[in-house]
Amino acid sequence: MTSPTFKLVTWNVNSLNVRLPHLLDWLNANKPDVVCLQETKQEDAKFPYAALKEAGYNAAHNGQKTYNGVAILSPHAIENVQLDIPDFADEQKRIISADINGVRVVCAYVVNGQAVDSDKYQYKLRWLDALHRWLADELIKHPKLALLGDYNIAPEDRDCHDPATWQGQVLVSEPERAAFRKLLTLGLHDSFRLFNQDAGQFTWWDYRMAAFRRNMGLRIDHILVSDALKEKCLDCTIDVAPRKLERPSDHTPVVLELASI
DNA sequence: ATGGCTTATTGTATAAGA
Repeated sequence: MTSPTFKLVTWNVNSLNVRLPHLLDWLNANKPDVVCLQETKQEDAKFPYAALKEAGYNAAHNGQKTYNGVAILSPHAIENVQLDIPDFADEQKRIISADINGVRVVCAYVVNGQAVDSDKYQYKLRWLDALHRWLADELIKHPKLALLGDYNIAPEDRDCHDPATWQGQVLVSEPERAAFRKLLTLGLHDSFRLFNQDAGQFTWWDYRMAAFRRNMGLRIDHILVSDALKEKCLDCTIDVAPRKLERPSDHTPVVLELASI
């Protein structure tokens, strides 16, 4: 008999409308306690609350038409839901937070940035700065905090299949990596790297060029945990199984297992 | 060859993703 654990997941589903069957199958097979979704790409009115409830999951969603959209799912009570980053004017729906079993769960879809010479890249850096400033306060209020999401940053060269080709490009550029490291200085920890030091461990693969089959990917989806949660971490793994299905998301789930909290 | 594939859009080509 194993002791009960608390399982948190992040998954960019790249359209929840298309990926709902994969999500429901995955929930049934894995029974996670918290799931953070990114790129739901739908308005709240179209969010599949009923199908998720039937599968045993409560949900809170911060969505919009066509782009972005984030959600938190749990079989437990989802309390004190907050949308967006307070005091940061942003039309794009990229943040939702809630308390679940005493853990402050922050679900984030970080700006992609498109290209380092673009306005979208400047927006990405501003957005990451706003996230950092807000989380500094949140960590004081909520010592047990986890920041799960699609960061759109590969933190180190070992998180990139071809660092030479990617050098200086969006998703790996030094200012983005500096913004990631600045989050860590708040007392957050990259839970995957608590357990695995290997290169070639990826969470996203381009749909083109048979990139998944050739493992040409990036590790850009992360679960950061506060000091108080770090000591509870039992394992963090990337589940590549959903990426092998027909019509998959280009991202695959990252799973953090905590000792019972 | 700066492409390839996938998703959404009051579509039939374009924008965006990463």
